[in-house]
Amino acid sequence: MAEPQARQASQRGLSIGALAERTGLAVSAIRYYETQGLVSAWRNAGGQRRFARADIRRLSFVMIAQQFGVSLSEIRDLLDELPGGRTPTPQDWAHISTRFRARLDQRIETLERLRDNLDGCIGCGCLSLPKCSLYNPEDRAHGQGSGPRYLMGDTPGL
Amino acid sequence: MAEPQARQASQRGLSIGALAERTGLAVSAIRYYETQGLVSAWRNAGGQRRFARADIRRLSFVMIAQQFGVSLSEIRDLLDELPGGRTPTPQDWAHISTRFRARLDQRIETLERLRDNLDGCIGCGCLSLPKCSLYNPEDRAHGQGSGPRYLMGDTPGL
DNA sequence: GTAATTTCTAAAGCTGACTTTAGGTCAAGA
DNA sequence: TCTTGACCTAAAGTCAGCTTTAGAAATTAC
Repeated sequence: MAEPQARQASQRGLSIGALAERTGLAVSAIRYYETQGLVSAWRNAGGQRRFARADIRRLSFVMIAQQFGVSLSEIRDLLDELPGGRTPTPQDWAHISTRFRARLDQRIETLERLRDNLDGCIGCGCLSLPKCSLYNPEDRAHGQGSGPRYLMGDTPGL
Repeated sequence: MAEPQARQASQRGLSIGALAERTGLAVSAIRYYETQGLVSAWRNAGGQRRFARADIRRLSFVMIAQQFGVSLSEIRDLLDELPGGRTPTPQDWAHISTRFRARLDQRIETLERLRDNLDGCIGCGCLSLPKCSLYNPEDRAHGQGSGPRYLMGDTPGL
């Protein structure tokens, strides 16, 4: 595999390998994303997947959002706002990016608030983390059940 | 289970159930944390676990760090700085919290930088995410192999 | 035309962080 | 004392996000 020299890109669509090269994703990851509804492809005569050029950008968006800790299902929800049937315009991407930025601002704000509370705990000398404003397990102990624990980034509503 | 009224806490140590109540963690989670070396217990005559009161604070720290997306093994590394053999003092906790704050600052900084780059992409109108400074997959495509993908928070060195 | 790649599908495997299950044992209160 | 609830261990299950494997068909390169 020495320099595959521009595999049939334009009209016929991109093969999964070409898309993988362009995005830096693994082929297996792209197939997985297809099962998760993040991207879609048509098939050529031989049954192989062919992708639109616009999917490079689409998958790049997926990768960026992942860096921010957004789960694939949330990313799918974001992408669902893109128009179906036609290639997304710059305006379409601007719209989705703006919504995305809003979530991002929220997350940063949350982290800063937590950090400041942690500072308070160190500063005031109480260090009674379980009792202070940062974290009060007594409040949470009742009626919590044993549901799933959310890591930062999977927290619903964040 | 109507108000167990202060289960033998002081000298004899806390049962796993009592610790679970105080922290809001599930009993199974505490047992799991023990296998991961995040907390330890001695056994009573009947073979049941008994925990020190200080473990409430210890586990609270674990929960806080998790909210920041720190993995359990990283948390264990942090906790390993606490003195063995004696109950941690407020100073001990202050030390560890300060180290922790530094990581937190880094993460917030990283997120802000990414956000600002995203702003640039929206602002300049190019929206060519794959090409802009935010994310350049062409650079990443070569020699990447198919190693593990890091989610925000698991990134080594962050 | 033939050999070397790529791609295909389905299923199984992997990591992290736990929970659930199964089959007992221990302890506390009426 | 006896019963109910708490606790024990080991192993298997769960979810997200993928990768790996296996065996076969399509495509590309020479």
